[in-house]
Amino acid sequence: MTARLRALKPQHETRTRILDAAEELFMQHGFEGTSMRLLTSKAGANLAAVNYHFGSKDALIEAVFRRRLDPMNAERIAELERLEKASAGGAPTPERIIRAFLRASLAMIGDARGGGRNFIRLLGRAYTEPSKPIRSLIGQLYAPAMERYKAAFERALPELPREELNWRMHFMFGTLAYTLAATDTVQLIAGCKPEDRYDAKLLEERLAAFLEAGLLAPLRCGSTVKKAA
Amino acid sequence: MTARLRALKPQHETRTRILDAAEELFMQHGFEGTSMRLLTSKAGANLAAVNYHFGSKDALIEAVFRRRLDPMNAERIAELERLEKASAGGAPTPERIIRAFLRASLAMIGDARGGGRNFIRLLGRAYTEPSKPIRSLIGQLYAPAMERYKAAFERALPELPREELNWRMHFMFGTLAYTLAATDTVQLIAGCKPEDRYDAKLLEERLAAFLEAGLLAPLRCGSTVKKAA
DNA sequence: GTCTATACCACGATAGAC
DNA sequence: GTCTATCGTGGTATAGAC
Repeated sequence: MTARLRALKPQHETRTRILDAAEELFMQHGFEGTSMRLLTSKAGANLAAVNYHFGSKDALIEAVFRRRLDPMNAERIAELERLEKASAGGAPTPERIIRAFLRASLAMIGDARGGGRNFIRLLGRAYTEPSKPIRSLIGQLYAPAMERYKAAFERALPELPREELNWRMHFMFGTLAYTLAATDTVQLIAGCKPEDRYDAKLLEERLAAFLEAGLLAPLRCGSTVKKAA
Repeated sequence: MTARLRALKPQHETRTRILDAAEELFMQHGFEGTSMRLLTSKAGANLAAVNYHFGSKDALIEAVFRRRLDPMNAERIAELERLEKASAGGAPTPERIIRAFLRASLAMIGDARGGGRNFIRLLGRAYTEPSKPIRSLIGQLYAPAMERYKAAFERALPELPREELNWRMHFMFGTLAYTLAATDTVQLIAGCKPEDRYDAKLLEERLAAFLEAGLLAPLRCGSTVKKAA
């Protein structure tokens, strides 16, 4: 089989089976908590297959994130560009920018069968991973989309000091990450109905309202951040 | 030595040394990533000491959380009760309730030498832990304080539907947890100055402004949540 | 009671036969 | 690509020293 033909074939079957199994098990037991023996047996592959296909457990982890996160962020950027074209010259409103960013995550949360929901929760956990390589990988994969959204917010909120915007983006990102990743820690106490958690439309409304308000919160000096037209 | 005399002595030295070492190493390498061999050698104790004093690694993890979280939540409840007494009959404002809740976390963030800052970051990570026992432990330790604060918010915001309040408390909690736990993932991109991150007073202002705005965000139906007197 | 030495089995990684 | 053997290291249990 030539290299060209092989490239046209769907990714090697075992490779994808391993990725699928890894995604699920990493969510259930964490990275360190998932043994390669369990993983490969779930994927119907040999113990040594991971090492053959990915090189190491760490490289497998990276592949799991890249497979979903790269297209996800490309989508986010496309969504933002669509928005900017539509508002012809003027800057899109903060609310629209927020919603554009949320959309990709929420679409994934809705995809339970394809494993998207599982991945989103895995992703949310990755931001606070102890492993430095994993965190910087995530940061690196997010960087291009992040830059674009930061620039969009700067245009939409020219009067908000840059440093304040940095913090508020940090807060917004945290809210999103935690909301999607946290399963039951505080949820049980707060009494959220589990079935609501995956209603993407409702969640978008709730998150967008909260985040927009936080982003536009009055500054301590008394002045209020003005909404862009 | 009688049981009474022993109770008066400071906790066994090795026990505390193990707790201190565990707190630091769990933060640096995660729970699964921290080997008992490294941990005990850092604590200057024998490998078997953990098993003797705590019973297992999981039990050690629990002890690490209990040592800090129990007094922390007691402080939170005391702060809220002080606030409710001070407002004599009327409900405290949402802003004051938020600040009362934040205070304990921010005080710990300020305590770098005593290991408090380290613990807060460890705590923030625990909410998204894969291990179910750890998550439910955290939930359980938080529950009493959470109930009290939820009741306080309900009194302060009688017109906000209960379900909406649940979600907004969830969002608020997420923002706090993530802000304190995430070190550099998105931070590098967002460009926060590291030295600012531990200025407790500044952080309280920023967090309180963001969270209060989010909590009081207008509902989708158009009505705005009214601030309590 | 407090702590140590040591033995036990499971894990991740790898090399080499097939 | 797969399989097996093997190595160093992990958490845990226990017997016995102090």
